[in-house]
Amino acid sequence: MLLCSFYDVGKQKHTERQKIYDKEGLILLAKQLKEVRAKKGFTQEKLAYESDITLSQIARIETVKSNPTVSTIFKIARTLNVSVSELFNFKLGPNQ
Amino acid sequence: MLLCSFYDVGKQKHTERQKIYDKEGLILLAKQLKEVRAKKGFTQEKLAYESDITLSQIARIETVKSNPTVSTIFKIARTLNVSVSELFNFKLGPNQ
DNA sequence: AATTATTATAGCGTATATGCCATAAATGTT
DNA sequence: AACATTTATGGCATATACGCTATAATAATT
Repeated sequence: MLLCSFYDVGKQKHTERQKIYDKEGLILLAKQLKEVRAKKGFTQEKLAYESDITLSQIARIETVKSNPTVSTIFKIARTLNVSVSELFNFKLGPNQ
Repeated sequence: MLLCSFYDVGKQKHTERQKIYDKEGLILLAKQLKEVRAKKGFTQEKLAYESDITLSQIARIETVKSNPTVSTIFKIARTLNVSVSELFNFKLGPNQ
């Protein structure tokens, strides 16, 4: 697969990076999306089609294989007819 | 500049894409971030430094030149000590 | 007005998000 | 158990996010 490297390799500038992705947040987002989608009675495919996103991408998000852009989340929120906040309705830990 | 093409060129599969970005949502996010950041007394640089994001990227987000990933938003929310929902505390129109 | 601090712009390189297509795995249904 | 539906995985191509560096443009201070 493509997304195998969740950890940073190179040295960065102003501070030491731990992770490229924010695994914690992405897991919570995946969980929340799965839940809201189910509650609204959407299959991944229906959500993908109506949001103009691919099924692969929806699956990647729900299986934490991708770090989606906010515009992807916006599309999903519109289709599910929920606020964007609703999809981010969880609490992050102070640091990852 | 890099981000000149806000409109899709190619033909897609299951439906016709209008925009690659969701300009409306990105404008609202930019506004909200600017506001929360100011209220919390952060300069772009301080926010960038403490979030381990570059100043360029913060500026791009606030000037709607970039469609950030959710993990970037997570980092920002942690630094500003606000919920992610707080940064998305606005209402999107039904469609773009 | 001159200096300083802050924000914005620019270009380049690398990593990755996402589309597309196919297939496999899992789950539900009869 | 066969079949259908749904979800997950895989690879490849293209667009773009983001880091890095430098500089320009604005805004704030003195």
